[in-house]
Amino acid sequence: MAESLAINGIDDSPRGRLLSAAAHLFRDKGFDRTTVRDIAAAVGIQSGSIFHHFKTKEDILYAVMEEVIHFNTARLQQAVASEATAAGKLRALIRAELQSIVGDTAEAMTVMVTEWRCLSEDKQRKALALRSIYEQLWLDSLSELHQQGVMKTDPFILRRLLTGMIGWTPNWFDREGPVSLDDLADIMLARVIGEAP
Amino acid sequence: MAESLAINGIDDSPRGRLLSAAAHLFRDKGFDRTTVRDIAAAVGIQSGSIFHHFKTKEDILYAVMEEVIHFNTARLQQAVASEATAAGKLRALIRAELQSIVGDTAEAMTVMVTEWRCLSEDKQRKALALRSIYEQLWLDSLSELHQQGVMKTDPFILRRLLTGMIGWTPNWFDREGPVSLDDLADIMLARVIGEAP
DNA sequence: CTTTACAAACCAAGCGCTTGCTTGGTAGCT
DNA sequence: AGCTACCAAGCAAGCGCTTGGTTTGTAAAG
Repeated sequence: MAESLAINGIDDSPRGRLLSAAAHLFRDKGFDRTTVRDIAAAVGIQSGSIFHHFKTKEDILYAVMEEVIHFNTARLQQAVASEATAAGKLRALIRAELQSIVGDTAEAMTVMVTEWRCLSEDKQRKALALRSIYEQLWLDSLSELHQQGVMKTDPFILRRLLTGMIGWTPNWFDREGPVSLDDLADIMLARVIGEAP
Repeated sequence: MAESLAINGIDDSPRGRLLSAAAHLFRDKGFDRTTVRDIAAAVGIQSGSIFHHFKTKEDILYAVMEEVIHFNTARLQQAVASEATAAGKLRALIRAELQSIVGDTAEAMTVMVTEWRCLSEDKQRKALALRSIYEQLWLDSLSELHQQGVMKTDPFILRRLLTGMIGWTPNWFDREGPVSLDDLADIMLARVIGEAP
């Protein structure tokens, strides 16, 4: 039944449907508690048939992460490119990452954060390399603001604080609630550039 | 084998040694990937002997969390009681929680954050009830600051942001690095009361 | 000082079940 | 003919946990 697709860039091929179902289940129950039989049942095939599309169960997890990294790196690059000022860029970054993590790619993003250690060290390194572009976009923006004297705190530390704030959001934020995603982005932005505490 | 005790309040009884070893392993490999045979081997007994001390493997996880909640609730109460002003109390709270999560009870605290969903719903409710006192201390402090007009943002939201910031710290903070824990606490405090961004 | 009693702590062995994954074969589309 | 997508069946390994019995520490009774 797979509700709406967990990752935007994914089509409705057998592989795509498997990835969506897997992302959904991984977020709900965690990687270890999700069996290949669960995933197979979610798309209506036999458990053994999964291994026609993926070599191992871990490969499915990696594929989910790979897709979401690519998709969201593109989104982040677009966000940065669409703004002129450093503060504008940072706000766009925060909005984009919030959108990723509580919006359209929420399931896959959450999986990447919470199931990271279920990857073998080898695949962790590969995924980390993919993420480096993503992180550089943040550091560039924050460094620019730092050089402009907007804030004194080390950009590296600020990125970590933002990662924590944003990454925790799925655990409490209610999209139907009184605070919009853009409101929340502004609240977080103020934690960095210090307007209206 | 069991290096320094993961939880301060724990003695060196068989039960205490099991809890320390379990906390260590749960943080390293996660609850699901840690077998009862792993835990048993870490304290030098047979796997079956564990069930003389705990009814189920899940009970071990719950016991770890229960201990760390009790210990740190006491620490938080002490932190609040030792300060007079609202801002001082908040700083003491941040310091105390940072200390919990990267300091003496780091392993058990990390386990509580990352392995929460491995608890049955029943035990989740029980643990949540234990945590309510803990959370109320935060909300009291933040609400007082809010009423004093120190910041405009909703105290509830601010607590969530702080939870995220603090909870993510173990993933990057280096105790041997140039920034001390108290430095970091001040940086985080400034995100709330808005001094020197 | 020895004996008896008893509970806490532990061992050796293994049961029943679930797991990721394999195998050999089939249906359907191009 | 050949490829993709799948099924039916099951294997080997690992899992949490049980069982029945043995050791160890302690302390009162003789």
